[in-house]
Amino acid sequence: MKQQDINIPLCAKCSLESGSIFKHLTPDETEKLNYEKDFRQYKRGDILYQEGNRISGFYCINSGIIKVFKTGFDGKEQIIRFAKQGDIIAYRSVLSNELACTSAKVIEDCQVCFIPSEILISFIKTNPAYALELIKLACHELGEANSFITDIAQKTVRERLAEIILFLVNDFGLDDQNYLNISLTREELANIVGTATESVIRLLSEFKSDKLVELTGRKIKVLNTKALEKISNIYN
Amino acid sequence: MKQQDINIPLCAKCSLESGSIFKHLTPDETEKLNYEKDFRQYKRGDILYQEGNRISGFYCINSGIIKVFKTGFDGKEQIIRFAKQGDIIAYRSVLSNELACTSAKVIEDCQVCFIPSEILISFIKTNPAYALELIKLACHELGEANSFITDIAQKTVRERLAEIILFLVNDFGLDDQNYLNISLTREELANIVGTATESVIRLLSEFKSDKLVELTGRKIKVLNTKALEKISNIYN
DNA sequence: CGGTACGTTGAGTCATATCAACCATAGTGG
DNA sequence: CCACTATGGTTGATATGACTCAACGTACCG
Repeated sequence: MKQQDINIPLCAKCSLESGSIFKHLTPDETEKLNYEKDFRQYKRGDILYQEGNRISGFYCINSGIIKVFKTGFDGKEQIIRFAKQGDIIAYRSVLSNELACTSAKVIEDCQVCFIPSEILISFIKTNPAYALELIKLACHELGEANSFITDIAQKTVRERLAEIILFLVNDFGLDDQNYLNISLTREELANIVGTATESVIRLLSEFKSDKLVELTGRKIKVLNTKALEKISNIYN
Repeated sequence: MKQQDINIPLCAKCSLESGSIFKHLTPDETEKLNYEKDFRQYKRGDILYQEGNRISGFYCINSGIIKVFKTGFDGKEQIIRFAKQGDIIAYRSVLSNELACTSAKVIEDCQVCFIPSEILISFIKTNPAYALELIKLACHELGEANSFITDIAQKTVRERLAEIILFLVNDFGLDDQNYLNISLTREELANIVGTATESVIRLLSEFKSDKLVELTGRKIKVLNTKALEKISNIYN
């Protein structure tokens, strides 16, 4: 058994807690997963994998937050998504059998399990329910990507910033004082919205003047969700 | 037999010709597909399906060109992709079991086969190789979407227009006189690039002055691919 | 013949990027 | 302990890419 360390999460437990994509695995498969996986810990700033590399497996996030981003031709990051507990990353490259089209960097210290590609592929071949689950995941993400494309192409920076704040509220939630449960640098915010750092700063302080948010360093306190919704034009 | 009309394409033949995603189906499955499919013809401007609707199957394109787009909150279209011979559309909604996140409209008269969702799902359950093929397709498209997001977020309209022209060359090819094998209105071009129609017109005529293209109505003759590549900053 | 859709051009405006200076903070090394 | 440096945040001034609005031309169609 590889499972001496009490800190290493059990796949069975893990996949029950978060309604994960592993929920359709058989007990045997879950056991195999648990045996083959490689538990790893990373600190803020660490890089899990980098764009352009061939990837030998994917990562299942147990705790912490990771940003997944592409690097534009002038070196500017475009954040594609965040991954947190229960999410998997790098599966796209593994499944399409392509080089990584993104890089992944730790935003909040995290614990992840690395799972070799072969396992994933073998489960797909033996467990149709699981295959379907993966397909659903990819197709769902594809739908989100399409929305994002439309937003970036058509909305103003102001609208997008408001929208992104709401997305973050939705994904990471607010604490008991309405502070966003994720803290990002202004530059990172800019790299989600697709704008310049200075623009984010200016717009955030506008939002602050308008009593939509409060700002304490990197912490964002959300005061008026309705108004943000209105600004962001979410009709979808 | 449903296969009286000589014009209706046989799935077996069709899937051999274009290296389609059906290539991993067994002869039995192909036969079933052929039996269950519904052959349809559409003319320019026809709508195959619309955003927000529940979809009962997907479409396999036999001939013609279809644009797949999202409608922004102010009614402006954002073209997500084009589908031509061998491509399938609407599979995303079917597989993720979500409402359609896009609409599909005919650009060039087309012949398509409509295939009920159940068939697709049943093949996934019985044919792992086919499931894997579908996953690959979705994941590949996801990678393209990620690139597109980064482009729209970071590149100028000029760069994107040049890039889109090259994409179209790549997808649809040039005829013997170097004319692009797809003709789009200026508005449609704008709706791919994510800009205003007038901007496309101005930039196109700039490209024309710079001897990169020639314009004859909607037909675009590509004169200098290298220069377009340089403008578009394709390092990926 | 008028109507509708598309294409083109010009002029003015505005949102956003860019450039530059400056401050705050924290970590580092002598 | 302090100077040093790096990183991130903020603000102002300025430039400009791109959008909008408006007018007009063109072509096709019933």
